Amino acid sequence: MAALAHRPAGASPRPAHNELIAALSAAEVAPLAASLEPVSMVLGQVLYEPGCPMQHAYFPTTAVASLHHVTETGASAETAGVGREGMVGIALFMGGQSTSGSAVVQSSGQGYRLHRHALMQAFEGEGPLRGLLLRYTQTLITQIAQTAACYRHHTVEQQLGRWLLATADRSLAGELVVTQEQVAGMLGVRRESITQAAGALQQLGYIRYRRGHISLLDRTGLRDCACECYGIVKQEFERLMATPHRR
Amino acid sequence: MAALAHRPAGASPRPAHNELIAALSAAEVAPLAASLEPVSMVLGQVLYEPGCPMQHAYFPTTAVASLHHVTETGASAETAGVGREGMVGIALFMGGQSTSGSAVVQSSGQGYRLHRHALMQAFEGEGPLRGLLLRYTQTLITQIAQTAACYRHHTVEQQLGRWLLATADRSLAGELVVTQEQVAGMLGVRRESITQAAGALQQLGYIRYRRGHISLLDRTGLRDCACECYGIVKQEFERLMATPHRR
DNA sequence: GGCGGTCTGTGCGCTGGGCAACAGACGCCC
DNA sequence: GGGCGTCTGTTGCCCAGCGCACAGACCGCC
Repeated sequence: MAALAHRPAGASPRPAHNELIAALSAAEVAPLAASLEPVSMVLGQVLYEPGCPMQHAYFPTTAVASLHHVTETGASAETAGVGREGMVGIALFMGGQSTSGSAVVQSSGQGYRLHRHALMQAFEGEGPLRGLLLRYTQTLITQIAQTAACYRHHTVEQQLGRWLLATADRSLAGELVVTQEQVAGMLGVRRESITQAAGALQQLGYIRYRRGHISLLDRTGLRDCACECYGIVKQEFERLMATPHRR
Repeated sequence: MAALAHRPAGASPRPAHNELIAALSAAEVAPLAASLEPVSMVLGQVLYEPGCPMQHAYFPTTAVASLHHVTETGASAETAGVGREGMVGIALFMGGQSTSGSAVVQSSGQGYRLHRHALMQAFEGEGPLRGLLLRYTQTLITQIAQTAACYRHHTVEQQLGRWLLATADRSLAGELVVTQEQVAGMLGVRRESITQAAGALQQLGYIRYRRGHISLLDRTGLRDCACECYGIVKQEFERLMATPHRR
């Protein structure tokens, strides 16, 4: 993880900084390049809403987004996170055009967006793009399903550990910029529960935080506190997206 | 729902009794027909295990299967159910060959299985099969994500209502054959919690049960007790799999 | 018809996390 | 450098659901 923090955070990202796009050969990217619009993605921005046909897919580079489901009573829960390793908008090529959940930017940053027509054209064509996107979709399914089991059986402290590790992996910076309130919204728990869990992790020396900034100090310790869900999702991601498939 | 119960439960099922297969035209089914093996699926049978490459996809007709995730401590939770409206084994065409969860038969019955080679050949070919399977996969994602939110925010009683309604939809019989212990395993809660919730629903006159048999007496009442998750998943299923797409 | 295994009902204490209200602390901005 | 808004810490109370233990009931089988 240290390696990631070494990248110049200020440099303007290129499409290659999204790993899905980076996994394509130059020949494959060429027809898409003209359609890939760089966009700023700002905290709280809604990328799509339940039931609304989406027009673009998003490929974050430095931003991080979050797939959410909201209940009738207004309670919400993250079902998956998306950073530069993935994309937002799989419903476009899965055929639904919309979903019953929503996608929100969780951490401001940059990314690219691609109009659904361009995406579909690429998806329908020959070449490795379709397989790549479908394998990515499977990683997302794994993440969502594991999150379901996690919500059922694990404590808030374990879930916080998992979420911090997963989110830090998606973030280039060594420090996460989120308030405890925001984290609580992601995990679907009260802010106070996060205060308590984060306090415990800080006591142990695994993290340090101050007013909206969380640093991971000891990832190994954190993995011990976190549930196995983090490792399972990560390992499955690596299996599915590993180099042999790439271009 | 009543209409479903009118079908002769004893009649031997044909592939058409699986709705995914039924949605294909005769011309499309023809090349598959030879590869579709009728199989008995018995309670508790494991269709695939975590990490093990699967050889067949299953298309239940009268059986019902359940996708599960098990935690390190042995606790488990259903993430989705599959009956004659769907299939087990999407990882085959999604490219992973295996998943981090498992699939278990929840209710004995009949179904068809299809070797992965035949499935892949059909999936890679032209025609509406690919779109159909991808849309089905999106319904599955919806179901899993909604289940995650449900596990986070809804009471056992609400979840039991949802599960009963969803499972009854998948079952031809008017009565579910499951013990409270099994239901508890599905929802990832204690058996006693199910006893209590089921008792409440019976008090209200919405269900009736005796030693491993549960009848739904009042679906409307049940929907009021259940959380919105049932309706959301069902509606999204109908949107994605509705006739306009079909052959 | 009796036996035994499985399934269901119930009671008790415990705890994690929900809801509410408020106090203190940090940091940014004027 | 003072002020205010946001973020974090803390306390008290309540309840859903867990773990455990055991009693009763149903059903199939011999």
